Amino acid sequence: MYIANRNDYDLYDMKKESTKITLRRSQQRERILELLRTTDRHPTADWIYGKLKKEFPKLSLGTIYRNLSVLVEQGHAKKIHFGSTFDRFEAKLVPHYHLICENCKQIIDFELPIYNDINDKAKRVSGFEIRYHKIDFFGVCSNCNKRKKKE
Amino acid sequence: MYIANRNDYDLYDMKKESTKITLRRSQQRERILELLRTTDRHPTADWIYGKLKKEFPKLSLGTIYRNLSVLVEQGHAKKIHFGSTFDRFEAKLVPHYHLICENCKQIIDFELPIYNDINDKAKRVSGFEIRYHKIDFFGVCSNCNKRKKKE
DNA sequence: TTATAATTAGTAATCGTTCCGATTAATTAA
DNA sequence: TTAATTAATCGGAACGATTACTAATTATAA
Repeated sequence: MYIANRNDYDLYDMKKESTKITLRRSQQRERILELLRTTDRHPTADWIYGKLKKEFPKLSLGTIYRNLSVLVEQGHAKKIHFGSTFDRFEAKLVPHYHLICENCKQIIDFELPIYNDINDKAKRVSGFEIRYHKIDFFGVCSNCNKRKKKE
Repeated sequence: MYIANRNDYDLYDMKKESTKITLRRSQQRERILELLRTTDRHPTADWIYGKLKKEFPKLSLGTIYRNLSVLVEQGHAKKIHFGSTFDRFEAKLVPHYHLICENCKQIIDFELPIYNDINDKAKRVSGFEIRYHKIDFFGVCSNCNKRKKKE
C-alpha cells in the first residue's frame, strides 16, 4: 500500500538535491501537482492558492511556493517566466514553446518540432555549451482580435 | 541650439503616449540612455544607478526606473526579462536573440537572421496575430566551462 | 525674466516571493 | 500498534525589486 502510493506520482523516490533531505508526501503537494497536471492555464502561485484554499482552509501561500519549488527541483513541473512580475507554472514536461496574448495575458502552448539545429548554430557562434532554448511568441489572440475589431 | 540639441537624441519629439505629457530633457535621462548605448552589459537599474551616482550625488533610484520606462515607452531602449527577479535593459534596437550563461548570468547578444517564417507558422496554428518572438538560449559560457573543467 | 509644469530626490508603499519558529503530521523502527 | 523522528505546515515577518507620492528643483515657452 505504501509502496504503491509512492509510485502513484513517483514523487518521493529522490532526495532533494540541495539539502539532502528525504521527501515526505503531503496532501498539499499532491493536490498542487494534480492541479498543475489537469489545467492548461499555466497558473500563478496565487491562483493555485485560491483554488486549494477551499480544500485546505488553513492553507498558507508559503506552502504553495515551497512546494512549487520542490516540484520544479524534482522535475515534475516547470517555471515559466514570460516577462511579467509573477511567475507561472506548468506540469507539461514535453518541450514546447509559448504564445502569449499581450491583451488578455493568456498563454497557450505551441507544439512545434523543436529547432535543435539552432542550438548548434548558437554554440558555434558563441562558444556556449547550450542546454536548451526558449521561444516565446507575443501577439494578440483571435478572441481579443475579434473584440478589438468591434470597437 | 535648442532645436539642434533636441535632435541629438531625438528623444523629445514625442509626447508620452499614456499621459499626453510633453517631455522635457534632463541630464539624468540623457546619461542613462548614453550608458545603455555604450555598454554591452545589459545592465540592471541598480547597476546604472551605481554608475551615475558619482556624477549625480543626489541621484535617486526612482529616477532610474522612471526614466528607463520612459525610454522603453519611447522606443529608445528595451526591457529584457530572462527569468530572473530583476529586469535588464539594452539600447540595441535591431532584432537579436540572447544567450544567457546559467553560471555567471552574463547575457550576450546573438545576431542570427531572425526567423520570421516561424511567426507565420505560429499564426497559422494558433490564430494569434503574432507581433514578434523572442528566443533565449540557456547554457554555460566558454569562460565558465573552462573554469569548471579545472575543478 | 517670469510663469508653467515636467523632473528630481527622498521616502513610503506595494507586491511577489522567501524565510523563520512553533505546531502538525508522515514515516520509520520498536 | 505505538512511539520517536523529522519533514511539512501555518502564520507572519522579512526581503528585494519596483512603483507611487510629495515637496523642491529645473527645463522650457512666452
